[in-house]
Amino acid sequence: MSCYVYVNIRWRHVYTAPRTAVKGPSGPGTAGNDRKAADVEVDTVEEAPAELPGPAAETAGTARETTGRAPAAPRRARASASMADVARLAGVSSQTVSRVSNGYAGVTEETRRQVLAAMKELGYRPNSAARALKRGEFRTIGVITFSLSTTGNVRTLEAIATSAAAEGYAVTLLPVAVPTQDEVRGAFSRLEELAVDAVIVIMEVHLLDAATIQLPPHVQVVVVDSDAGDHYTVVDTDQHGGTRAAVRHLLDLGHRTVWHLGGPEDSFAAQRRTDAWRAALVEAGRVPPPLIRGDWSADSGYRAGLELAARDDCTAVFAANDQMALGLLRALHERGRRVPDDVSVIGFDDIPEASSFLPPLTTVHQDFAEVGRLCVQAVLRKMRQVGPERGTTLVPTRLVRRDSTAPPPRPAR
Amino acid sequence: MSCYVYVNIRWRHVYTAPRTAVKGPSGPGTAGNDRKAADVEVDTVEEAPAELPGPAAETAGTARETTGRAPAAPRRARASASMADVARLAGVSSQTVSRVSNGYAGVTEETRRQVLAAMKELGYRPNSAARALKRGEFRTIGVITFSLSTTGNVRTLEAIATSAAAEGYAVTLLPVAVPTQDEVRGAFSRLEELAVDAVIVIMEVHLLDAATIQLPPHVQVVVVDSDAGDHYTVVDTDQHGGTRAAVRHLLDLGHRTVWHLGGPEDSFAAQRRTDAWRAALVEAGRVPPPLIRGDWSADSGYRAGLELAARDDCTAVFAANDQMALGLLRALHERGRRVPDDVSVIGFDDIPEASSFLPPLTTVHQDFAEVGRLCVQAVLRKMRQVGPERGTTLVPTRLVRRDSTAPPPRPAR
DNA sequence: CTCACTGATGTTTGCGTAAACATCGAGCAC
DNA sequence: GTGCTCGATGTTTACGCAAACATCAGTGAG
Repeated sequence: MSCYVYVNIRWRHVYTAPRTAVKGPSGPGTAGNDRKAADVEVDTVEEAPAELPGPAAETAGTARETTGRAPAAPRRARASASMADVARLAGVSSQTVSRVSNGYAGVTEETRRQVLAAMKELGYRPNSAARALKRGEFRTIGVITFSLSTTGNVRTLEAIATSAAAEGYAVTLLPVAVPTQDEVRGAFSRLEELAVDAVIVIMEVHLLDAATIQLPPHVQVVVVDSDAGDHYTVVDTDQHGGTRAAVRHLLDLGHRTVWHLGGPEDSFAAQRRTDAWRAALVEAGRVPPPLIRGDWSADSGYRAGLELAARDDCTAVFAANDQMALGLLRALHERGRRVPDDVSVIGFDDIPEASSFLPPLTTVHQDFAEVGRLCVQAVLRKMRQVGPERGTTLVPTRLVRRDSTAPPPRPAR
Repeated sequence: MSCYVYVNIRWRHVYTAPRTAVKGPSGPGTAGNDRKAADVEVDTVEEAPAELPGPAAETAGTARETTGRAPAAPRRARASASMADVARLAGVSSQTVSRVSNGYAGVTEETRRQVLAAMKELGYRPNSAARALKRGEFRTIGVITFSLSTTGNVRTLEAIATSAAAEGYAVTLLPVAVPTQDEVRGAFSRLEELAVDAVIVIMEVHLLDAATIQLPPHVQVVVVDSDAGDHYTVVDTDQHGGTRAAVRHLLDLGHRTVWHLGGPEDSFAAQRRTDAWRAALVEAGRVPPPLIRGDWSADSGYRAGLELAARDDCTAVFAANDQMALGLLRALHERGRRVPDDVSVIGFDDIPEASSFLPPLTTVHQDFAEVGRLCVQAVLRKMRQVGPERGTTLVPTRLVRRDSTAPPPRPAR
């Protein structure tokens, strides 16, 4: 085995008391310590490098070091104080500063006060990059989301940010402009070199499948709004239960059947609401009318509404979200179909404006705050390896009755 | 001057060809090189540490090091590969890996390919903490926002995230739950130890004043939605121009005056819309009616609407945002006041749903995407010190005419 | 009185990267 | 051929922090 001893001599400015002349290695046979160090102290007369290379240029960088012209004292141009600076000012070692900074025990109250005073004076702030490098974690959660255009995503994001903050984590946002495989892949690859410990994905998961493989190891993923519980940890609202409650509510009012204004085809949430709507009708022995699709927007709801207004047999509509319900209400109103007298309308989401629609909208309330909270909890649990690898957590929904639903115009046929 | 030479001997595993026996310092008088290094190469016979401490435990950590039982080869339990690992596999120095990783010139195509192959095989991802530590920047922008409940904030945030991503920056979100001094201060102090290079604040700035002092140095701030251009760099929409356009529009239709449903008192944006409303009326020689205040919510608009509906002399209302306009529409409708036949209503923001209100709402369009984009540009310019320290940038607004405004019921008196 | 122990504090080291500097050969002008 | 430049690559170091380890003065048991 060929090794060599590597002797490294360097200058070092002395600002503490002189040390012992020579320190030998702690013991040649010590296991677990591969390195031996020999410190040789030497007194030198400095060569006095002129000291006049233009005083202005010399002082330009930062406050002049009080230690003077020591050749090894690096005058760095940094602006913020480091632990070493604090330590110097407080007259302690940087390790003690670290201890104070991290609230470790074993520091005298007296020392602590001095260190804190020094920190304050220098405006010291721990460098999070160094901290992250040392600790191997960033205390940051990445959130990938396809646009912030839907209430649900925004509310969830907000709750995630709040919950994460409560746990001492920051949230980094990765917007995906267009929901294509490439875009998602792009977000993930940006993520790879991003400072995050875990990821929460608020998106339809079928865009995920091919993209996920590139995720860095040890970064945990939690997915919202998906049925991929087999492969990921998923948190979602109880779409099925909420839909069922909405349909049952309309049927209980006496409607013969319930039409459905569904969300876009590529949305899992929309898919599940549609499936649940159909199942609830079948379960009640009713015939599901043809599905009408929108794209979540109020405009698409309006267009669908124009269609539905033309049909006499349509007395109840379940819209997959409140925005579409809004458009629906406008179309029905324009066509002279009164809500709820002629047609009952029910939405999904319970956006804040829903209570101010004309008429105030009966809808299914989703607790996005809870979803966000659970996401953070799940992802932290996964990081700490105390949670299950996969599986779906459902957040209950709640039917909010307002004024857009009523019994059908004629007694149920 | 008292210095000492510091001799540091350590073991080092050799994986390259042996080097020259002794390298002297490059020259004692060299200016600008404070350090002298003496490398002494020594051949040693290894003590052969048994090699059988349980093979299973030995291999458990990670893939077995190909270099074998060298005592100085640290078998770390880390999971992700570092540059050194890539370098080892590719048979180059880590610096070359760095060059490839950062796309620097001066690397042979051949070498580059090898390095890239090694990166791929090991799944290498640059460690952003180390990178940030070395480079002194995080390539991250922090965004402090008071809740994501308003469309404007959300849209702006989204645009910020997108623009930042385009510039290679990530966005870290700092929600402030309650708009109190303490909360804001808290957000800032969390921010202090957060990995951000700059901050964009989307908030009323009078909550900022007392809090800002604690910001870490060299972190630039850009503020949205404020009139504090004297102290900060501010990006905002042209509240004044938009309001003026709205008021003029109503006056031009023949309304004698325009009522105003203002936003909350503590909002700068609300304040400016109110001021501009009043100014526009005065400029036109009209008497501003009493101000009615809401809190941005549709409910508050509804309550205000009930009041206004009772007044015969109210034929035109300028609501400070679309949500309040929505509530207003409902109140007017409930009280039998037709919009726009009896009362004209105009909003502010142009939220996506505004076109689906009953009737579709005439409103002032704000280009939040542009605001976000400009925020990022401004903050990056400030970081690069090529932008002005302070001042306000205004984004134009645009009146969107829909169906909620019309001439007053009687010819103007 | 000695020694093991304890608690406060200091010293060394390495995390992964990239800047600065060093080296080394090839090509080129003289 | 000599010296020089230039391009490719290697070596050393520092970034700021905190874990691991070292030191050192008291304290109390023996």
